[in-house]
Amino acid sequence: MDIRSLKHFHTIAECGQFTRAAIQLHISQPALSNTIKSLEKELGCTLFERSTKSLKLTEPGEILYKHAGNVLELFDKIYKEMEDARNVGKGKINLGMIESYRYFISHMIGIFKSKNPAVSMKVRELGPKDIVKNLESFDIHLGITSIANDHNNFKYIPIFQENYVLLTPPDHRFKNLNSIEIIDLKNETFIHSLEGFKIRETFIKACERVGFSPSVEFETESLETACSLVENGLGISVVPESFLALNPSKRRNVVFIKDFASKRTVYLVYQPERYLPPPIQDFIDITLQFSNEIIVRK
Amino acid sequence: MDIRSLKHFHTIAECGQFTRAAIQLHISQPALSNTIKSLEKELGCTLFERSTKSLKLTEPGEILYKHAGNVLELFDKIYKEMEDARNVGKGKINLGMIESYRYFISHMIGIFKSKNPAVSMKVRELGPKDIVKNLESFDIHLGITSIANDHNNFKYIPIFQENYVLLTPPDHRFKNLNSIEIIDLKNETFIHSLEGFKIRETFIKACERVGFSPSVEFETESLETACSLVENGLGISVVPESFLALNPSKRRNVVFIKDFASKRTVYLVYQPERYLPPPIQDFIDITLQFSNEIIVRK
DNA sequence: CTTCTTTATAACTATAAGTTATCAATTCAT
DNA sequence: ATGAATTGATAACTTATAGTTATAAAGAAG
Repeated sequence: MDIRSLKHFHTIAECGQFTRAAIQLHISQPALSNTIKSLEKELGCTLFERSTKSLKLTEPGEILYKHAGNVLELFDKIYKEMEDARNVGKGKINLGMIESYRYFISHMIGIFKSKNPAVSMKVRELGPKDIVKNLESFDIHLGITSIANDHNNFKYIPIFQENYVLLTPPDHRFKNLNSIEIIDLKNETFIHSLEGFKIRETFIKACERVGFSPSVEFETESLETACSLVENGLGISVVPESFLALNPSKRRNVVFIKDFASKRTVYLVYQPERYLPPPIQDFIDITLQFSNEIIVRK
Repeated sequence: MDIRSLKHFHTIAECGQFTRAAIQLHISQPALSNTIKSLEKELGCTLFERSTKSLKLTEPGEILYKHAGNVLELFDKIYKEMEDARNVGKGKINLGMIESYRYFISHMIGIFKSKNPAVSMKVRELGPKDIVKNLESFDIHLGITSIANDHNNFKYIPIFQENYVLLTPPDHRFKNLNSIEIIDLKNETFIHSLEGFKIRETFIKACERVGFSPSVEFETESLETACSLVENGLGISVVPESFLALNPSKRRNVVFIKDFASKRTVYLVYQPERYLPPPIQDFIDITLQFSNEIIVRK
């Protein structure tokens, strides 16, 4: 039993067919027959119940399939770590962040690059769930997110905290106000972004506490879209304060909500079990050191 | 990179030498040189800093070594699970138990065997720590222990609870008493078994609470040895009640300790992630069903 | 009953994993 | 210092195996 056999076996199980699996693996079909035959001989049990018109896993096959998946994933991770190990000093940092920190991160990269010119960075914009998924599969080294999850054993480093503010169109009835209370928002139409599902929950609860359910008319993928919907008078939205500083525009009003104290914490997150080459530790340090300063700049 | 390479690499790292590793792997030394050479070529980095008189892992080598160990362990587990899968209905159950349940378990096996005559059982006597270790490495399917640990994700099923009693030599000053209090044990000499380290701790604390530290003169491996030391007048000991029923002897007295309420819980323990063939589930059921009855028989 | 699809078998080839023999470099003892 | 001993690398060769193509066998579908 080696990885090659497991890969073959796994592919057949996924394809439900020898022929198709052979094509996918870029080998001939008899080669696959052989692999499985010898695997079955080695393990002393049949793995597939096969006929010319149907193929399904036996009980032992089912067990091996589960393990094979784990092994293949593990090997994937090993290759990724070894790539990092090979490229010490000149490698690539993969970073995933929630979209609203696009501007924040470009500053970080500037500072980082001047210190580590040989290291390149690949920054991807991902939703909070994808950040978790990509960290788990070793596809990104670092994430920037506002949702800390205890269920995995990631390490979350809080970078900064910020308030939420209310964003309204230029001609909105709040235009001359600096601050309002939650109850004033009754009968308003809301726009929320999927990304900000954390604020969404807490905000709805806060509304319910003062006696109404906010009507959410629009759901957008990104904060930017939410913002542009607001600017076009389609509703109002609650957004993190830093987002405004990083996306200047005059076509909107910003109002503080006095009795909504909820804050958003932004974290740098990574997998501590994974080998992280020195530049990444560097990046973590820089992030910690400059994060506040940058946000304050608004 | 296949398991063969990883196995070779791992063995060299453990031996600190190509030559010795080659002997251990039953292959020639040049074969090993080749494996490592091609592995290094594949990964694009050197794994060992080698000279004729010293060998040590490089940084990437160190990372790969850690992973290789995990992979090899994982493969070991897969082989063990596949063996179980192959032998459904006629396989072997490996069980580890703390020694004091020897008699208890022999009854369980009798009942189990009459229902599953084709399944053989291998029962090993292990300390509580070894039970954990062997469960982790898939070397035993089931354990019987009195120490439940939250740190791993094993499943512990409480089988029964029992009191601890005081065991004294036949001619001891307590011989005409049915029960005593902890304070009466001041100035006595104690014998403890290593296995029962749970009772040991709680008992010493109970003594300290009433104002003295018990003097422990003997430490034994097994409860049986502790018992025979007691019978020979070398001290007194605190043992689980069931142990007496299962080891009849007239050369000792049994005394209850009125103000020592600590009970011992005995658990059946297993790894829920592991594939457990039907006979093992059967064994679990039987254990649950008959455990109390058997202990009551004393 | 023929045709199509799918897996298994047979015969062969190329690759790579192992072998032995030998070399080169370094340590160690005298 | 120098020869013996130890250790890893290299070369040439062998063997095992993972792949190939061609084809057979079995079952489903028209």
